[in-house]
Amino acid sequence: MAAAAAVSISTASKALNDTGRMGSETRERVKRIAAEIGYRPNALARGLLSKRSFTIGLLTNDTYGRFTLPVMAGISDALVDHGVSVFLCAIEDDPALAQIHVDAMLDKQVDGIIATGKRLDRRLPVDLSNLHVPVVYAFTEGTQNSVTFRSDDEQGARLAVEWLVKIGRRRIAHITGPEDFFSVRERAGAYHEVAGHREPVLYGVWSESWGHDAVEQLWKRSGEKPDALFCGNDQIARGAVDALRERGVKVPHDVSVIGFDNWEIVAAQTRPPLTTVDMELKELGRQAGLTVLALAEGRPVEPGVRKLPCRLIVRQSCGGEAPKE
Amino acid sequence: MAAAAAVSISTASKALNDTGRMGSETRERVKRIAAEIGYRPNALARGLLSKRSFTIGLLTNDTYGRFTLPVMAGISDALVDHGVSVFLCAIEDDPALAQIHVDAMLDKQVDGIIATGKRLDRRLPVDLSNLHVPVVYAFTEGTQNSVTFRSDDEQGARLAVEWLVKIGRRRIAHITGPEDFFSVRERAGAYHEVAGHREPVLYGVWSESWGHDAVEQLWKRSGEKPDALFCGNDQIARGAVDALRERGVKVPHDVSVIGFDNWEIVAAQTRPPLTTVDMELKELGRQAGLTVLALAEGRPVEPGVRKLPCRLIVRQSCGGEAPKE
DNA sequence: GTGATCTGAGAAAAGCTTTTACCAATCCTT
DNA sequence: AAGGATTGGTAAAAGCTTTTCTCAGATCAC
Repeated sequence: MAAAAAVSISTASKALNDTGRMGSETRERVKRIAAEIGYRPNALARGLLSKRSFTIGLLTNDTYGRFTLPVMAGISDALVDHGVSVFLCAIEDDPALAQIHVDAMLDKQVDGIIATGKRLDRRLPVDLSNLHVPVVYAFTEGTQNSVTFRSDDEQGARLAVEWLVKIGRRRIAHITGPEDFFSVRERAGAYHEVAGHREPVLYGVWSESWGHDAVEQLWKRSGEKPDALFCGNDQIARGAVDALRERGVKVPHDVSVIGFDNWEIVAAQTRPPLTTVDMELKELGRQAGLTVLALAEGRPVEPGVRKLPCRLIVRQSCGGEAPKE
Repeated sequence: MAAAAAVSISTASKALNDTGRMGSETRERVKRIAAEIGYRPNALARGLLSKRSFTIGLLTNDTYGRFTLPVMAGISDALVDHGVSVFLCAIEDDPALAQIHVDAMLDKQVDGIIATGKRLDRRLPVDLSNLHVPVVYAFTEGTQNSVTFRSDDEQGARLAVEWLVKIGRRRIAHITGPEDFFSVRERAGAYHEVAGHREPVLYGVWSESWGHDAVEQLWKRSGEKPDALFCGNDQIARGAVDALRERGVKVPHDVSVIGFDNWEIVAAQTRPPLTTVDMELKELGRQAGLTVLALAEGRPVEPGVRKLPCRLIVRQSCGGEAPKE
């Protein structure tokens, strides 16, 4: 303890926290000695008294980390300056495991919990609605009167389709995931709104092979072929690009392809690299982190769903403009 | 506090911890009431006394989470039963950020730290060698006298090449990453040992396009073509498979291709799905977690580097046998 | 010079749990 | 039936900070 090295005990605390009254030379001396011996206060003892642990929990059921990692990065980025550390708890859609993790976090007096997932329209398999710590939902369905952050998929889809229209495409098809996904319906809705109903929406699964198959279907039909594909995610887009290449259709010359997610490992490695919609998950995480912190500090936060805008990442799969990155 | 609801205060503690002596009916009653009111002891107070926070830190510089996530899953899996929670700290090769995270974790009295990275032969940009908490290294270079867990890349490579030999391939080429990676040299060494020196090793980068280019190079040469490709990772393998398809070379009929990493998103989505080497990172994380726990509890652990065996995941890109999964 | 005001610093309490020490009241032994 | 052992339970200390209270000495006013 710094007190031993220097002079007293409660004086040390006051000196280091710039609180209480004391001679400035005493304060300086204590600070100097504390720095010399590398004294750092025990956060457990501090937390015991202040009721603040400077710790939050991130609960996720996204095994692959596709969505969780960017969100986590944003949270950490926003909170590290405030001295907050983050418990990461991966629950595999297992209610019992989830409960264990939640209990462990509560025991450790987390200041708040952020729940995140891989789907906007599904809940985590654990009830967080009556905890005595604040809970913020990010990229997963929240409860009544909670704060929820999500991407604005409708706006993102509109961004994509408007871009295709802007670069002169007219026969835009939409190949996407399972229709029971809320975000699929939202994106499809925006697609219809902007592109009209000249081309069908092909619902399937979130895989490359579906993208591949969907292109086969489209090109086997008689009549004019699409001159653009708006795909529900980057994997589908990649499968579609591959199928087009195999058919000798040039991307982006003959057909523009646009994806969704900006999953670098898929989007950037596709040939040509995919123009795609980024859901700005890191920013989403940042805002979720700041919000849970605000709630933990008792600052008022209006409940409700906050939609964060998506951003179009222009690469080479659409043509029409030089890539920005 | 449960004491208020029941009878005393220290009695409650002893009742709940099955310690001390007391009437069995008193013990039961306290337990029952504690359960009824949902009492859970404050881990901060407990930790303050016991010097155990039941908390560890995971430090990583792997932004994509390709390696960190499986390791994290293994750690969490192994430690959740012991009531241990994990702080995840993503440091972006930024020494200052790393130090902030380490300090924050030490302040919070973590019982230990696991350092992990994306490369076996690189250190994290922060010195963890003289901390007063145990440190275990997993999939990153450790310090003298530390405990380090890593994959046995040599064994993994041998597994792959031996498999190719077993299914009758003889002209096996090796397309891999940058030669300055230790694991690249190890894998190439094992490749030479098993396959001899009949085909060249092509060093490049860790991307699909390099796999694609390497196949171009190989097939443009005069003379016999390889009948098998052992690739340094799944992305290279995927690029290679794509290039072969474009050339009309049948995989696996004409050429067997084998990858490394078992990165599901790449390996399983390739057509045909890739046979590949899995580094068992989850098991690696599990062992690292148990080891740091042992050290935290003062149990002796022999320092040194532990190589964990890799496992061959058989899919369709090699032929020769029905896939196991 | 004396009472009032300040100032600097230490003492003590609180926060929650576990552990050790302790004290009554039983129980046993002979 | 009395002394010792056992039992059931409480009181208190410790772990580390922060905060509030207190107090001795110095300063100031008149």
